Amino acid sequence: MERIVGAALACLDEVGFTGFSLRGVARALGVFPAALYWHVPGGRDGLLAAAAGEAIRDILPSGATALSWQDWLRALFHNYRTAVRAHPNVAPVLGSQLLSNAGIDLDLIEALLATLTRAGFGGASLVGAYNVVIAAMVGFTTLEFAPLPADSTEPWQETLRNRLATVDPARHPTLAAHLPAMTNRAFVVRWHNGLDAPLDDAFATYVETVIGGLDRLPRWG
Amino acid sequence: MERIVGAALACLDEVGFTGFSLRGVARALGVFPAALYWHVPGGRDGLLAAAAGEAIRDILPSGATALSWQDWLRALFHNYRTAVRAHPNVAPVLGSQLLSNAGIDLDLIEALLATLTRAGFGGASLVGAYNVVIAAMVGFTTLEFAPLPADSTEPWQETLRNRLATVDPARHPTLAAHLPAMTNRAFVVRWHNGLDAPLDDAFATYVETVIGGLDRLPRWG
DNA sequence: ACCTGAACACCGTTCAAGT
DNA sequence: ACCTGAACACCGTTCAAGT
Repeated sequence: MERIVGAALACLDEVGFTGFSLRGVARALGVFPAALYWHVPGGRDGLLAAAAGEAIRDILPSGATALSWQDWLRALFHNYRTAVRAHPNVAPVLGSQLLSNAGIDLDLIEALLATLTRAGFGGASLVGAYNVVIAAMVGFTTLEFAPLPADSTEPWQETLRNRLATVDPARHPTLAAHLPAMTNRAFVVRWHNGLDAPLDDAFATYVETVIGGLDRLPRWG
Repeated sequence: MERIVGAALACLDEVGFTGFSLRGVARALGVFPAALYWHVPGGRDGLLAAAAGEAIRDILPSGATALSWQDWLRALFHNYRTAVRAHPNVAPVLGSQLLSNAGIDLDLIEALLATLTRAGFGGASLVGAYNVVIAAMVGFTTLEFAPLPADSTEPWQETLRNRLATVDPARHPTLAAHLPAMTNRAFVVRWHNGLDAPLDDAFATYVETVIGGLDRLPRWG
């Protein structure tokens, strides 16, 4: 059963989210597709969730109370992104399948809540801060590693390229001015994903924004 | 061709992201599957991206310069979430398909960049702030409306329920204390998605966190 | 230009049957 | 308990052929 999840993660790495199939995993294990149903609850969705959970175990920052709450959050964000980058095709699973929730570690939740309590949050403000951190942690990376359509080197890339090359400086002056700095370095105006064009600087800014914003938030409870 | 995108969005609303099929759209239009390839570039992925783009047109806040940059961003976040909630199944498409980028309006990008410039950002700091806003805007809602496995009323709900009911207060004291307030009101510890259990308060906190964090960010350029 | 009709190589899931 | 083997109702995409 652990072997199945490992094979599923390997398949996901190889063929991507769209290409992933329960039959493919069975093939990789040299077994009949129906055999997997005996071990894995939830069929295809369950298997994907398990593989995604496997990819992000061990993202809990170590040396808990030695760090300020800000540094602890920085470590958490960093660990999450590093884990996803090692298996980028889990990004769509973690971001857009509610079931993948079931795979997240209770120890991680406890540590996050404890850290936010240490930061002064309590009661409803603690729940609010918790949701902010989870959404922020998962959100950026999901977008950054969003998969391209299966067959790359596709005409849509050329279409986007042309649309950006012919931006009208009269109608879109700010965009036109910053497009050279943004192309494939910013969301929307890119045709590479985080594997070929990592958004390291943007991620760093994002993390500081969220932590700074949390610091400013009213606390009560 | 506009009729095709409309039918695709209607199909998506009805059968969900997993259930969505090009053949289903063709069926709804009373046409053979292959006929769609004549009108829609990019096959299934292209059609999904077009449907998602259709769902989020008109999220541009009106009365641009009458609003402070903070209020403009509040309006943008709010409009985006409202648009997605009207067609919740586009959430996974917008969040985890790079191609859906191609559908986003250049006018929106221009307005966002102009607003951030108004806030004092320039050069690399402008690109950073831009990426923060896009990731934050898309991220939360993608998670909030992440779809459940096709067949609901499933055993995984019971599994999660039990795992949370048997949380050990010795090992997870903070979680145990706040679980009643968090269940189905916070990420990870929920088995409903944003349709049945909207995270309104969490979203409001999230928006204020991001705006407050941006306000604190160094500006240059 | 636009659609049909058929074909190809796949899917997830169920279920009786084997061992 | 665990897996096979076959079956069912689907997929996306391609391509010649029609009009």
